[in-house]
Amino acid sequence: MPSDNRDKILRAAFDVLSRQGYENASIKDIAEEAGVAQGLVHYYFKSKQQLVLAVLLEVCKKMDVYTAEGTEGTEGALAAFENFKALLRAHGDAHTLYIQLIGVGLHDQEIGDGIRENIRTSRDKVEDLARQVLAEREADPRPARSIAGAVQGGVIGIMVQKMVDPEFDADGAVDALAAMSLSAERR
Amino acid sequence: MPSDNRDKILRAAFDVLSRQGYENASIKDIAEEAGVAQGLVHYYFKSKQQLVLAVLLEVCKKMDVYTAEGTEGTEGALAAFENFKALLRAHGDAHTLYIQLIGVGLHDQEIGDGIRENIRTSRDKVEDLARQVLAEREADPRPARSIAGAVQGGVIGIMVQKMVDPEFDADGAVDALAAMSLSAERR
Amino acid sequence: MPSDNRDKILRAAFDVLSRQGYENASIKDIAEEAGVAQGLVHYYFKSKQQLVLAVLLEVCKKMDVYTAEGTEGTEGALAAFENFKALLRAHGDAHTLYIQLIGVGLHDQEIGDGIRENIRTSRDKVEDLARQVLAEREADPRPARSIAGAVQGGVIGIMVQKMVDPEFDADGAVDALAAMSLSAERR
Amino acid sequence: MPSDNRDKILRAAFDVLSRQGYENASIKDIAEEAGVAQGLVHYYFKSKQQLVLAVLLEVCKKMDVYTAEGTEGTEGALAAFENFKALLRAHGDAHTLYIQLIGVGLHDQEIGDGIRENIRTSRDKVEDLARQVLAEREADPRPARSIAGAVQGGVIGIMVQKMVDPEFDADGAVDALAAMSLSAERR
DNA sequence: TATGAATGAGATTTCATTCAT
DNA sequence: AATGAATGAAATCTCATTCAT
Repeated sequence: MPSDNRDKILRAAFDVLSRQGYENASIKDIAEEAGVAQGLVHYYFKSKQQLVLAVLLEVCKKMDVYTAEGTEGTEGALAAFENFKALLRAHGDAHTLYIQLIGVGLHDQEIGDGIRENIRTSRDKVEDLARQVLAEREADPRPARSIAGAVQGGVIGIMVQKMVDPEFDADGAVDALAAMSLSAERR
Repeated sequence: MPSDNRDKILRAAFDVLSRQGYENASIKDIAEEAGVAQGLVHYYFKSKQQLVLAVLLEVCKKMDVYTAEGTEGTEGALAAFENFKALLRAHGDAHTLYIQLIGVGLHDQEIGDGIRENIRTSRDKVEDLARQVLAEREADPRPARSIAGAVQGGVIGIMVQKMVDPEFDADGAVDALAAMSLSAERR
Repeated sequence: MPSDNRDKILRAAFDVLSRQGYENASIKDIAEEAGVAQGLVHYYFKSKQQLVLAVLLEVCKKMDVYTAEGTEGTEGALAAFENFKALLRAHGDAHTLYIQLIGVGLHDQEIGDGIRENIRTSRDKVEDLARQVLAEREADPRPARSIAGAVQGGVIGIMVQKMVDPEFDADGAVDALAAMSLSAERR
Repeated sequence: MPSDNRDKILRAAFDVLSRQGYENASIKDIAEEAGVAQGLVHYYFKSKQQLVLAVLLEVCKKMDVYTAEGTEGTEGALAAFENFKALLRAHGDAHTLYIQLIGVGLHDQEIGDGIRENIRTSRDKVEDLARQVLAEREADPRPARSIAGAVQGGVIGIMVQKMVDPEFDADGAVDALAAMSLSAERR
């Protein structure tokens, strides 16, 4: 294995960052969690920023919802909403970190770039689905883009509410979002 | 005049926090921006946390959308969506800070409490509107709560997308959210 | 009453100093305990040092053991030892502070002067008693000074042990000191 | 060589603490005295308290009097008293610091623990000697504990007087303490 | 690759003291 | 006499980063 320790550091960084939060997570903490010397972290990652960036990529991978392959249109959309509900139950730590990094990215160019690209990519996938649904219904395809903005917003916002407030009924909100987004397109 | 400087500090804290971001904003920066001695900041605010908390309260005030008095039901909902679009154009700095503080609040009890309460209060107002709309249409009022979760999610998520990505068409997304939320209730 | 507040401050200073310790006691704490404005402390006492000095004088007054008037010689000595036992039971707070100030006085000229004078005065009184006891017994009066040094040492050291270690049997130690000091002089 | 600098810091801390006093000795001063960066002090010692604690242990080692091996009973006691006189002449700086730390320990749990343990250990050794002396003389061994309290008190108190007052005749006081403690046991 | 000692800058916080009122 | 706002220096501690080995 060429970089056993690199992975250990990456995993440890994810754990420490999501557990302690971005501004309370030090390189020292991460190195300790990984069981390696502090210096090694900077050997694999030029700076803390680069490390966080690498973690962000991992997090984004864990959060892809729209890859229910083999499904399309309304069916695909419903599958995606189901995926999202499952995700919310499973990857609380990843979401916690993701939301933090959104905040950090607002003042950190590189992290901001990463977040922006991830959100755009997701939104594009939503737009595709919307377009398929509209096509199914032979409706005007032009609102697809705006609808994608609203639905992607709902997804992000539901995630936020769930992380901020453990009592929030995320499943109900996702179902409502599904219902309203699929009914809206029926014109 | 009582607490002239207290206000100056509060305003400076808002400016510096939204401009530089939570973890790059030092008490020193804030004191300089306010034009007072560093010690004075701690004279008025026991800790950085307390100062940020006070700023958060101000930010939350600036962000209330649902007080279009005199309007109710569908009309009220539409007014609220219009308010939100106006808000997005006007208070970018407040939103930037708000989103950051959501992230911070995930690992800071007190800030987390503030954010949570704000989100809950907003969502309750959305729920009221939803209930009014459903009543207008003589529809089942039970989904109001879930709808509120989805719509409030949309609001937050659209704000996030707008802050993360200046090119994002927030107005379009809000309109789509309005359309789908108001159509969804027509059963 | 010409200086009601001055006394309040003095008492508050004693309370805060003995409760929190010299280096954790701030002027602010003292002013709050006294219920006056911070500035007033410096109106009555030029500096923190001067305030502590004034407190030290009060403490020293509370700690005088050798004024069992009307008694002399062996009888007076025994009375003084009894007084000391009573003192140890009653004025724990004063002793706590006194011991701290001994330490502080090692690097603070003025407080050091105060402590030194207090210890010398006490030792002189012990020496007088020792001289009386030796005279009673028609013994050589020359060791009186050295005996005073040893007995005064015992007194201080027993106080220290008692304050440091609540389980220390101070009464037993005082009795032993009394016995050995009074037997030593019988030659 | 391992922890070369750790020792330098420890020595520097002792020097600065005993020279300037606990509350005037800053980490910065200590680092400068040691010729290392300020951060290194916290690298080796988690906090100022921990550093002082480590210094205290060193000081306590320097102050052990009762290890005149090979001697016992009256002879051992006399040897210990002689040791103490020598110590008073040699290690003024250690005693200065020790007395300060007694004061500090009254409001600092950990330092207090260190001081308390040291005093108890010393007193136990005195008690052993006292018991030996009483056994030699076939006297009642029960007062040994109280005698130890008084003698240990004398030792501490003489040290205090010596540090507070350079003119104090410590040798005379020790001799008197020796005389009275050894005569007291003859019943 | 890997270690961990070392650095130096900077952050928060505390505090005695001063001063205008 | 009394207030409490204001100052500025200093203290402790944290941390990303570097570097010799």
